[in-house]
Amino acid sequence: MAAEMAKRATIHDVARLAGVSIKTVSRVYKGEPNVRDVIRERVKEAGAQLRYRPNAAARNLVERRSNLIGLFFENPSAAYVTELQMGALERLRETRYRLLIFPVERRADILGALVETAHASGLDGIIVTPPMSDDPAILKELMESGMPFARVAGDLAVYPNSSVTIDDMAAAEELLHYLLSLGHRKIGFITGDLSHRSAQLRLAAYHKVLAGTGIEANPDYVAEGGFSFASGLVAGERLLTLKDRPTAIFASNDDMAAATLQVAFNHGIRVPDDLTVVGFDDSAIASMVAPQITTVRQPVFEMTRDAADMLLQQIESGKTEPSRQIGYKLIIRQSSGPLRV
Amino acid sequence: MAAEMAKRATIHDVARLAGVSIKTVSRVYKGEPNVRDVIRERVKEAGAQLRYRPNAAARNLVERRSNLIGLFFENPSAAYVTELQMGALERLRETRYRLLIFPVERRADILGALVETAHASGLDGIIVTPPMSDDPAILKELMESGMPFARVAGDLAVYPNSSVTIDDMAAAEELLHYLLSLGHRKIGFITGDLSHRSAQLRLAAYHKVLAGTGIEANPDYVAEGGFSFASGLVAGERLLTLKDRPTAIFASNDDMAAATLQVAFNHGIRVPDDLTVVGFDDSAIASMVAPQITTVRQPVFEMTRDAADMLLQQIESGKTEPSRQIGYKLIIRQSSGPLRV
DNA sequence: TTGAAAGCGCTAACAG
DNA sequence: CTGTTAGCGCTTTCAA
Repeated sequence: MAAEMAKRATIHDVARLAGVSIKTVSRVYKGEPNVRDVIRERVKEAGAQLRYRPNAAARNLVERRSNLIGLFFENPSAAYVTELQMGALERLRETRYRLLIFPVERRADILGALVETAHASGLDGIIVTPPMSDDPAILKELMESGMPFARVAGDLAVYPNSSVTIDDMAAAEELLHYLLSLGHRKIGFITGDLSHRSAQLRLAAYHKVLAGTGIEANPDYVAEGGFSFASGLVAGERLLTLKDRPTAIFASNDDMAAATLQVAFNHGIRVPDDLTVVGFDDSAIASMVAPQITTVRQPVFEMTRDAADMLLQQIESGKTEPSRQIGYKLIIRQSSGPLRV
Repeated sequence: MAAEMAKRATIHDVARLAGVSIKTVSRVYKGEPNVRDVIRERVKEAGAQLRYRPNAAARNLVERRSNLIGLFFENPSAAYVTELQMGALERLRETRYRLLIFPVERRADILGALVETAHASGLDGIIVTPPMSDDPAILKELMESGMPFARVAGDLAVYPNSSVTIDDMAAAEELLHYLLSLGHRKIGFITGDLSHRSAQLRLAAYHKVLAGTGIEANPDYVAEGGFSFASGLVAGERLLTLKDRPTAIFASNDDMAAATLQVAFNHGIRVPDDLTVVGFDDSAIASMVAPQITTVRQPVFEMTRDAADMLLQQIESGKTEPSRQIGYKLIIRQSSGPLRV
C-alpha cells in the first residue's frame, strides 16, 4: 500500500512550489549561507510537502565524486575482517562517505579487475588490505590508475607511501622471547598463508630468534597453515601428535591458535599446564575461547581507521600521504605458562 | 609518478577518435547488439587507447538506478554480521549490484534516518536485519518511502511480506526437548536482548517447554543477557555461582554460550561432564571453541542470501514478494551430555 | 546498422 | 541575497 509511486519530485518542483529559483533550493539543501531565513523555511516546507530528496546521481555527476569508498579484503578470518570494516567505518562516520565491501576470493581474479571494479562502481578511493597491500602487481595497477588508495599493513619496500603499518618482525620476536623466558625450548610454529608477507615475516622471526638462542632447528616443529581455523586444526594435529611434541606453539594468528587449543582439548592435553599456545593479532576470538589466548595485539581496527583517514586526506588534497607506523603490544593471557619439568 | 591526471576521457572523445557517434560507443560499452564487428573493434581500441571508463554517475542519472544495495545491521556478534554480509554478497556476486554496509549503533538514531540515509546514498534497495526487521516504526517508514526492502527474520505479524524466516519458536523448543531427553531438569537460560523478538521467542519457548513438562519455574535460572559475549560472561557467572546451580544452560546465542564455557573453565567446571551448555545460531564461534558447542543451526547465510534474492526481484519487478521460510537444524556437538547423577 | 538531438537532476559561474 | 544559463557524461527516442 505504498503511496502512489508518482515520479519523484525534483529540484524544479520544489522551486516552483516555493516560488524561488532552483539555485536557491540547491543552496538550502546544501546548507549554504546567503539565504534569508524566511526563504529557507519556505523552501524546506515545500520540499517536505513534495517529499523531495536530492538525487544522488545528479549530484555525483556534477560534483565529480560519489562519496563511496571501497574496502577490498581477502582473508579467511571473520574476526579480522570485522575489525577492518569497523575501523574504516569509524573514520567514515559523520562524514559524507559510505563504505562498499569487496571480498576477493582469488587474487588472480582481482588483478586487472580491481581498478576496473573501482571505476565501474564510481569509487572515490579504495582501502587495500593484506596480502593485496603487498602485491607489486596490484600496487602497480593502482598507481597507474590514478585512483586514490591507502593500504593496511602494506609493505614499504614495495611502495613507501600510503600505508599504515606495525613492526611485524619486532612484534613476532618479542612474542618468541617471551616464550623463551618461560623456559620453553621446544617451540612449534604454525605458519600463515606464505603468500602473505606477514606470514613470511613471522616465520623469519621464528628462525632468527631460535637461531640466536642456539636452539637447533627442528623442521618437524614448523607446520604450514593458512590463517584459517580449519588450517590450524590440521597443523595443530601435526604438531601435537609428534612423538616428541613441542611444549609451546606459536600460531601465526589467533584463529589458528584457537584451533590448536581445540586439538589439545581433544587429545586431553591441558593448556597451559601441559602446553603453551600463543597467537597473533588479538582478534576477538582470542578472548572468547577458554583458556584465553596470549597474543600480540596488532591494532587492525586502528590501522584501518588510520588508513581511511589517510585515504580521505588524499582524496581531498589530491596528494599522496606518507606512511604511518603504529605500535603493537604483547598481551599475556591464560594460554601460556612456564615450562613444566 | 601516476600518469598525468589529464581529464578523464569521455564518450565523446572515444567517439571522435573512433570516428563514430557517441550512441555507437554507448552500444559497444553496454554490450548491445546491432554494431558491426569492425566498428565494435575500432571503438574498443579507441577506448583502450584513451583509457576510457564509463562514468558511473552519468549512467546512474539517466538509468535511474545506482546498483547499490544497503545492508543495515545492529548486532554485537561479529560472527553473525559476517554471515549476513557473506550471504548477501553471495547473491550479488556476478550481478551488477554492490553492497554498502550500515552498522546501526542505536536504534533510536536510525528511526527516521534510515530512509533518509538510503536516499542520500542513492540506494536501489535495502536489506534489513533483526531487530530492525521486526520494528513496526521502521517498517512503517520503509513502506511509506517506496524504497524496496527485504527482511532477514522479520516478524510476519508486523508485516507479512518481504521476509525470510525460520520457525524460531519450534527450533528453540526442539533444543529444549533435547536437553530434557538428556535427563536435565535444572535448566538455566540466558536471554538475548529482549528488545529483539527472537530473544523473546526463545524465552517463551523455554517457559512453555518447562511448564509442559511440569518442571517448577525457578526465576534464578533465568539470567538476562544481550547477545554479546560480554553479556554472556556476566549472565554465565550469575548462573554458575548459584548454590544450586543448573546442570544445563541454554544460551540464546553462540557467543553467550562460548562465554558460559569460559566462565565454567575458570571455575573448574568441566563441560560436558559437569555441565551441559547449548547455544543458538551455529555461528562460526560455535565450532571454534573447545568443547565445540551444541546449537541450532539458524541458516543466517542462506537467509540473507535469499533476502538479497527477494530484494533484487522486487527492484526489477517493482512488486512486493511474499515471505519465505527455510529450515533449521539441531546440531549436536561436544558441549552437551547426559545428566550425571 | 548508425546518428542527431533531447534530456536525466543537479551544481556552478556570473550577473543582477 | 537571488536568479539565469550552462553544462556534468551518459542513455534514449526517433529518424535515416
